[in-house]
Amino acid sequence: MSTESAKRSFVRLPRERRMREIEAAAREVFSQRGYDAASMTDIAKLAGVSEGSIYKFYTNKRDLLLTVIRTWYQRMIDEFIEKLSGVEGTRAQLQTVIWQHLKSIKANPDLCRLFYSEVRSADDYYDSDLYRLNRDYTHVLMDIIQQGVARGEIRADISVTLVRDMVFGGIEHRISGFLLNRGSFDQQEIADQLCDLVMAGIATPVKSPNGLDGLVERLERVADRLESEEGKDG
Amino acid sequence: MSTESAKRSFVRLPRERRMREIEAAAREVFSQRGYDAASMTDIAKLAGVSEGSIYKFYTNKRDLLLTVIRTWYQRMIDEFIEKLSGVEGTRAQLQTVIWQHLKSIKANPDLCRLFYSEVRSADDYYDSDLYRLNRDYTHVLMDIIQQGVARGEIRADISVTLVRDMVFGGIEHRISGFLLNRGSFDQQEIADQLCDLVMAGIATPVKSPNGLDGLVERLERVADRLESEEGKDG
DNA sequence: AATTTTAGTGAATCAGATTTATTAAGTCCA
DNA sequence: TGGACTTAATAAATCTGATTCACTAAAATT
Repeated sequence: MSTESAKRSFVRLPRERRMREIEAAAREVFSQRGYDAASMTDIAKLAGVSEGSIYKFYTNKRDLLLTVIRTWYQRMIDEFIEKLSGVEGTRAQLQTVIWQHLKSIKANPDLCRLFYSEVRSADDYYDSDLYRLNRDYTHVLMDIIQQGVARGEIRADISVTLVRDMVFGGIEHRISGFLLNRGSFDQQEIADQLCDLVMAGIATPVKSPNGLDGLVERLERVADRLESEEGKDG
Repeated sequence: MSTESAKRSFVRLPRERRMREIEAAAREVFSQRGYDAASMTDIAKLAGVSEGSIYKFYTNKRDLLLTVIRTWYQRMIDEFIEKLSGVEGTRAQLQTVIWQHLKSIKANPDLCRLFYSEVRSADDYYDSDLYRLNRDYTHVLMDIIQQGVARGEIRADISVTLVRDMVFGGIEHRISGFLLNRGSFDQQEIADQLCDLVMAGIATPVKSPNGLDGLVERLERVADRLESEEGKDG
């Protein structure tokens, strides 16, 4: 009644800035509620913006989700590569990859769950940039195995992609309880066990345990002599 | 205009029968479209029933999905147990489990995807009967490993649950491409490779292949004698 | 200062799940 | 054999939440 038509006014921010604010709000709401339960109204409210505004920057709810996941994933990969530099030896590298992966999951279980349930299982995943990011990520592990093969530490007949699938798939299953809010997990223990199991499966078998090689050599020498002496005798 | 108030009539079926028809329609529509894209209208239409009717039997869309998955899963487990009976030896049993699991995936990729993306990642999964079914299912593998340990075929120091996670997680990752409609996969090859890799990782190290121990002992005795005779000679 | 561009709004629209009021088919006796 | 009752079945109404749209106003440009 007081102001017949009060001219509403608002703060106008540069595109990039506003986009980041909306993304941050979306990340928060998606993390707390999950994709379906999160409403655009919630996100708009938290971002301090009207619902319509979001559509000025993001084509739809899913686009917003993908943006959130993409940012997180990119940061994760950067840290991953950084932490891996300087680590030598197949076993230590494998251990680092697993440990680092577990750490990322522990740090952002909500985003992780979103990635697993909403992004990775969608039809359009294979054509998305997130798929490509994920390939880069897992390729790091495959390179490590391949180098191990080249150095003779790893059996040449194993399938590198199978190792990749068992490591990342194994981790995912192992921590699935944690992702569904069941307490925590022992990062170090899982990393150690998993690393041991995988290495036992893929490492080149030790040729001569307990100095078998030397033993064989010695015996062959002896046998040779024995045979030649027998020849003299008979 | 013709019939002022044409009395609509309909076929009335017994509860169980109608429920199965609706379930069958739901399975079809969910499989083809996925959960979100499937509409209750679609399902009702295919079941030859009005939308409201579905709610007489199922509390909501999700309940319907869970019913579909439950039926499929139960059948899968039954077949699984049946095929496993009579298989002896840890390696053969493991191979059978993996092979059978891959077969199930290949037979119903759509339901499989629904299970992965809509059921297993939901908050209420841990309290659902489907979780319990899944536990029964994976427990079969764990029992096999445990028996292997008891027979001395499997190292006693490995974590049985870790093996479970690596096998099922590994399989899931390996066939994820197939689930997203990328061609097919070689069931036999994957089963063999995975089985080899896991067995290499968990089998008890062979103490003496080909009776090597006895051989070594005998030859050492001989060598010792020979050397001591040399001592006499020289 | 006029013009153009683009951030921003909020009400309208639309889609799809769920509810509700109502109808009619089968069933069970008196 | 025809009410009384139960419950399958319906169709329309409701409700929720994403998306669209017509419009407003702050900057930027001329």
